[in-house]
Amino acid sequence: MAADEPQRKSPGERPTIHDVARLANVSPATVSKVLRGLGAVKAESVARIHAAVRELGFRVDPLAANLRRSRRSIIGLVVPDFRNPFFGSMVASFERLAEGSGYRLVAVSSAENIEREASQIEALLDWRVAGLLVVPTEGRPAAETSILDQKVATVLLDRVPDETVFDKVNVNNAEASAGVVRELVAKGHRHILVAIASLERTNMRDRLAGIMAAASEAGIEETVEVVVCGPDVTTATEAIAARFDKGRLPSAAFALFGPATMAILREVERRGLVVPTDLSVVGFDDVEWMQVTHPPIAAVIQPIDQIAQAAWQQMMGRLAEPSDPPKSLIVQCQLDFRGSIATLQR
Amino acid sequence: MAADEPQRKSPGERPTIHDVARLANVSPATVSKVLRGLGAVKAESVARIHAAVRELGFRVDPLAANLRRSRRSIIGLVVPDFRNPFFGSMVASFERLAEGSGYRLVAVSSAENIEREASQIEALLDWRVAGLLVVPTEGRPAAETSILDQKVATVLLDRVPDETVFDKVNVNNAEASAGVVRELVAKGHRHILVAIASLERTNMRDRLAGIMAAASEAGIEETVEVVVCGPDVTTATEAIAARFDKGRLPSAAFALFGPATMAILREVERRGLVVPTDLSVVGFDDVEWMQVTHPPIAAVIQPIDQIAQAAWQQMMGRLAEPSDPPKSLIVQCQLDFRGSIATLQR
DNA sequence: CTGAAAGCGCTTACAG
DNA sequence: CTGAAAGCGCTTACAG
Repeated sequence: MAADEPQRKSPGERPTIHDVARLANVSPATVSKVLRGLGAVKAESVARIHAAVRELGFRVDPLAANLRRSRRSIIGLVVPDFRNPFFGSMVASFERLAEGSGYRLVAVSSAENIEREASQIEALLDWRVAGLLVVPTEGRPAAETSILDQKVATVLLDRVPDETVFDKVNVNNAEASAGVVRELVAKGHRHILVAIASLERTNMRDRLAGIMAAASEAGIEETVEVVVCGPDVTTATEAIAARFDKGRLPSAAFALFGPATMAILREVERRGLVVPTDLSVVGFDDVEWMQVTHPPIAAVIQPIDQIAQAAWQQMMGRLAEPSDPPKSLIVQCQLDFRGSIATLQR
Repeated sequence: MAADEPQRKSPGERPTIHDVARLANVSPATVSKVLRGLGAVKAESVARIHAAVRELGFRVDPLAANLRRSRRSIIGLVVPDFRNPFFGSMVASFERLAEGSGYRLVAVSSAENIEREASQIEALLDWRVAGLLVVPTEGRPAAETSILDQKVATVLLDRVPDETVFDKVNVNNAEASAGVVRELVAKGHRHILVAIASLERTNMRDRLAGIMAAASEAGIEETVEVVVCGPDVTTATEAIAARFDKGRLPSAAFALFGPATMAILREVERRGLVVPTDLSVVGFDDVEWMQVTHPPIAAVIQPIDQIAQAAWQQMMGRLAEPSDPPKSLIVQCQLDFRGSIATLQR
């Protein structure tokens, strides 16, 4: 055989576009054109190229391809914690949305840590991501200046700061929370424990505002008691235990974030109390296990798929029209009042 | 100012190594050398380069850097489902391990679908990942030939096929499951419902083998009843409901994977039964919520952090010594017999 | 319809 | 100690 006879690469090496070109007897430029389906190319050449691609098992290297283009086809996603199934579901939703969109999702977590959030975002920017989907741990997204400098399309979700230049997706936090309080009041509850993560999180503030509004309607704003729980189950359990130790509990507890729901139930269990006889419980953020407990835990259901879809749509819009004014989308929650709410005797 | 005066890039464009070189009055090659901390470079140059890097806010583009190197610094991770907190925790563990290792983790999910697993792995290979961490949905990992052809370092975990040329990390499935059965027997249970995902999964088979071994010791192998549940909560709920409908339940149920634990509890709740009075429940895979239910659910605890650490260690070893024989690591589970197991009267 | 050349942002021999 | 040149795998004008 001639030394320049085209042949399969030795295993361990992938064929490049040059290998395909050589085998099909055209230039790499032509192969590239055919692969991206643009430009007019003679039918025979197209056929030869496809044959060569098949024979060599060629697949383009998307990272190398992106290098020459100005922008890369990666969308970065930053969530606070993979272990929380709420965010796990969010990642899954976005992954599905990315599929077939031409973009690839790269998901990272901030571990509820603002410095880590910053370094994760910077790392994603180093990759020249086309866009960034961010659930900020607290307040405005870390590395905001870098994002702005590099004009990277960005959509904020879940914990969205009041004032931001970015696109955002929220749920109707205040309204949904108010709905929970109205239900509790209707069932005779007048003393409500509210477990929040931190007042720095805007979604917590919004939820609390809704609670206070409904409480004030019912004239019980004096007996709404707020416990600040910190970011995770550990901190929340401490805070909740400390409150339980102080004696005389309210008749109902409303956990404004997933880990607090766990913390409350854990303390209830540890002290031999019973839901809802001793304490009614409602959680903001519905996850699967809340339906398999006895009784099932009443919840504000955030439709994660819809939230992700809204954010993805914002992202695609932003990528297409970088200079449009920032948009804000609000997704409606559902309330599911399961067996964990007692009806009190008057 | 002279036209060739170095100056900050306009926002929206990141400085390149050439910008740094120009500002520091050296060549890009020298900048590269300094950045990677190798080769002898005059102290003055080093200082000027560092100053330029700082002034321009330069950060290397890791993807471009990798292009010239033979291998890229990305480790791909494939899990079956992000929504399952067991895998969510696994992703979190690996992310932490990757940090500061020089490798970047890219996590994707197969959605319990073998074709999707294959396409996800192929996509990761397109990225020229340095290594692959895979929880195969079933049997051998999809795209095995491609992985082998491209000689990509690969570690299998959790659902590891019996025969594989890859490194693997397992837990002591049989032993741990046997331990559960012994405990149930000791507490007077002689009729046990075992909920498995699928006999195609080797970890299920191993767990079942351990169960049958312990059952046979106790002479109750006739009254171990196996229900095949499929991959997720939906399929599992159907299967479990069908079994419950058939009447007369065993005194205990052992769920061999997370979604089955949920399915069992959901059916128990739906039918107004009580754990452990009507049914004792044990789950393989411990996740956070299982400690906050009433009663808490007894579980085989897979130490996810240790599993991830073992797999990461295998990966680093494999990357360093590509031709070493495949290694197998086994991690020990803990058993936590919580309140969901009743002691039966004789 | 096609290909040679330059370029994306780096790194890697190599020559000096 | 330093830089010019070539190269990683692709794409993008541009000329023919």
